[in-house]
Amino acid sequence: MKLSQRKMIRKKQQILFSAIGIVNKKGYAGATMEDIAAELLMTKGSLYYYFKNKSDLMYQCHNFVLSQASEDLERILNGEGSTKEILFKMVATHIDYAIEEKETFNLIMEPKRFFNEEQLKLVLELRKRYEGLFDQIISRGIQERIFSTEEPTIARMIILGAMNWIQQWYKPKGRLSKEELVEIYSDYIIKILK
Amino acid sequence: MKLSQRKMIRKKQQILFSAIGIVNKKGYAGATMEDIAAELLMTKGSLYYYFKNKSDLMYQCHNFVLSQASEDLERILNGEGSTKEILFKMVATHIDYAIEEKETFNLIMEPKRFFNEEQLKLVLELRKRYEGLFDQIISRGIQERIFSTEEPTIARMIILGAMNWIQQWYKPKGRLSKEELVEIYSDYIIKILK
Amino acid sequence: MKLSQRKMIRKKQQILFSAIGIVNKKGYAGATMEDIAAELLMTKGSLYYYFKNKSDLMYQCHNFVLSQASEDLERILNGEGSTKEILFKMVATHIDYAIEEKETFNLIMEPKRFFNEEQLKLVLELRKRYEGLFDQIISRGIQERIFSTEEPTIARMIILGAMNWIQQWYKPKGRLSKEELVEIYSDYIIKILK
Amino acid sequence: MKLSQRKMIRKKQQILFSAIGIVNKKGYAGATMEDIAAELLMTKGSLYYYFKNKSDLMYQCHNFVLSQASEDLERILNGEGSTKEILFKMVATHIDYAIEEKETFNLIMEPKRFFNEEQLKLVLELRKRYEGLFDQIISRGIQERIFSTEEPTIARMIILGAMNWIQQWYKPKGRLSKEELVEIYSDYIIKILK
DNA sequence: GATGAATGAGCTTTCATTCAT
DNA sequence: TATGAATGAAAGCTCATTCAT
Repeated sequence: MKLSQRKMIRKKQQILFSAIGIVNKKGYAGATMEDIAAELLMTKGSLYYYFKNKSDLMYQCHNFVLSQASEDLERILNGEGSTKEILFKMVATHIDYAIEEKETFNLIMEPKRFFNEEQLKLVLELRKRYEGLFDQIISRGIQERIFSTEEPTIARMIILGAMNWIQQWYKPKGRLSKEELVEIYSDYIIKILK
Repeated sequence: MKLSQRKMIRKKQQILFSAIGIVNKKGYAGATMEDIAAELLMTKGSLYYYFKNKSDLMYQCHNFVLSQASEDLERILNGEGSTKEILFKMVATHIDYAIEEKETFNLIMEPKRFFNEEQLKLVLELRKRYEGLFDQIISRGIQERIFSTEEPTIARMIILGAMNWIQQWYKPKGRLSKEELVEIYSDYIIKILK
Repeated sequence: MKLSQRKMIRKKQQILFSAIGIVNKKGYAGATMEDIAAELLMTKGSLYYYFKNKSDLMYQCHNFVLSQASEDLERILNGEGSTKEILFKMVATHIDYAIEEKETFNLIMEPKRFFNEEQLKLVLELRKRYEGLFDQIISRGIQERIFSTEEPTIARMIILGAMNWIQQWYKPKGRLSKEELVEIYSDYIIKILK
Repeated sequence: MKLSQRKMIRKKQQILFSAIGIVNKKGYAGATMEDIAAELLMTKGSLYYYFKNKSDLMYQCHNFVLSQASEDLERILNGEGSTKEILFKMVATHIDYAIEEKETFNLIMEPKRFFNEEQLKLVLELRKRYEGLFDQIISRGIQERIFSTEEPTIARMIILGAMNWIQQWYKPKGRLSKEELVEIYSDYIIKILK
């Protein structure tokens, strides 16, 4: 790979990071190309050298965060530890993303409103992959007779919903630290799966 | 109250209903004053006779739906039935609102982005009141020794999160009917509180 | 028809006239919404109250001029006079439009570049109708044995091309007045059709 | 001339050819520097090493094609054959350019819009030279008493206009081949000059 | 010579908001 | 009360042009 290509990629990532930050603050619609460029001391126009249009940039933001989270989970899933321990780690990771990457990670927003058909297809695939990782650990638990749940898919949805909801009320300086939170959530999640 | 005032109120409500419909379809940002007016065969300009600005209208939409939901829950809470039966009814009601009034009811969106300080204060109060109703039934269950949960507030958040999440994946023509869904969710919720 | 509608139509026409003027000076691509609005002491934004977008406005400009020219020709065609006299009048009218309404009337520009499919269909129909009027007078002449031309369609194209070309070199203060020009052109056109 | 200069010239011509191709497809305004560079696997920036700016490049495109056409006509004019035969050949050549080099050759567009004063002067001179070639053959015909036309300049304009117009309707797969077309046109042109 | 990268002016378009009538 | 009309700020996007390397 040529130097220039590497530079290109690095710059793209810089922009992505900047954009992710802005989007997490202002949401997809609220983030303007100007905002994003300004943080990097660039001009609007320059962004278009790296990304086809806003939709493309937004898509890649979501993509990036979600892919990264998926990789993290996969690493955990394929790593050491008992099923329960792995589930704990996955919960911790998910909650972390949900809190720290709020909007970009946001699995809540309606993607149809922001993405075009092609992008949408990939986004939905990515999400499926991500959710599938939770399905895997759940079914592993069922096989090991640790969990016994009749509707594993619904259970997973309940669990994800519960975790995503945290970003609505979580405040860094609240009564509970993130670690305590994860602890408590994990316990409840085990209850759901029992 | 004078006739003209009553007329005013009725008209306001008409607009509110129209707006709620539009917002549920297009989201807060996506709904334009034009859209809302068009559905009532009015003109944009007229809306400003009834509402100070878009923010005000949006606020009142959210307000209206949330208040109504609160009233519904209060009626259930103060009505007949065992604690479990009441919880079931509350769950059914909440899920119904979450599905049918999607965006307007949406407790997900960040209110800071749309509402000004004054509005925000009231919105947050309203939400507190709403959440409080779930807290009440939970604590009633604890007193009756039906539920035993160490972190009732967190439990409530988990429950609400799980329920709100439904709107992300629920499709009217899916495998499960709304009634079956409520049934399953209720069972899981009991598990959480046990 | 209501007063407001009539006002709307009148304003639309005002804008159309202004736009036609600008387009005739700067061409379709060169005319900006700002230019057009400025001439009427309006703002860009206001134009969008009357026309969906620039393409729509441009289309209606071309449409308007071409329709008017067609009507003029039809009136002449259905009016009094010998075939030759009518042809003379038609030539005079066409040349007048070609010179005075240059760009807007322009049958030269490639419409595919400016108009969308739907508009294009109508534009091409309109043009066909316009050209058809010349075909009619030619075939009338052939029936009357005044003209004898083996390829009447090609003859018509030659005639139209010759006339449209005038706008490339005509200058109001040139050696020949518009009237003299028409005279000379008519004679040559007769030669072509003989 | 140094090697580097010759290289320069060759490269310039390559760009010119590429540009001519693009312009013939998209028109003067529609052709972007990017488009032109892309076809040569160059970058936008590089074009500026060879041409001062877009206007300059466009000018040289037009220039090049027109000069070439002029040379072709001059060769014909100074070559063998009767006046009529020469005229036929000139007509064939012109029609060929008009069809194949459409936009670049296009004498239709208003040069004032694209070219600066200096360029304009040269363009107009070039055109004059080109038109003059037709004037020459016409006046030769008049001297030979083959043609008899009172307004030879106007006749020439009519003839050129008629020929340029072909590009508006000509389709390679139409009823008539280019050769048949030339035949028919030549006959009509003789009529005009008689 | 060539390029990658950046710029900035200029364009179209949207939309909440205002206000005379 | 209601509306038609206008406004202006702000957004997304394009592209000729520049320039350090």
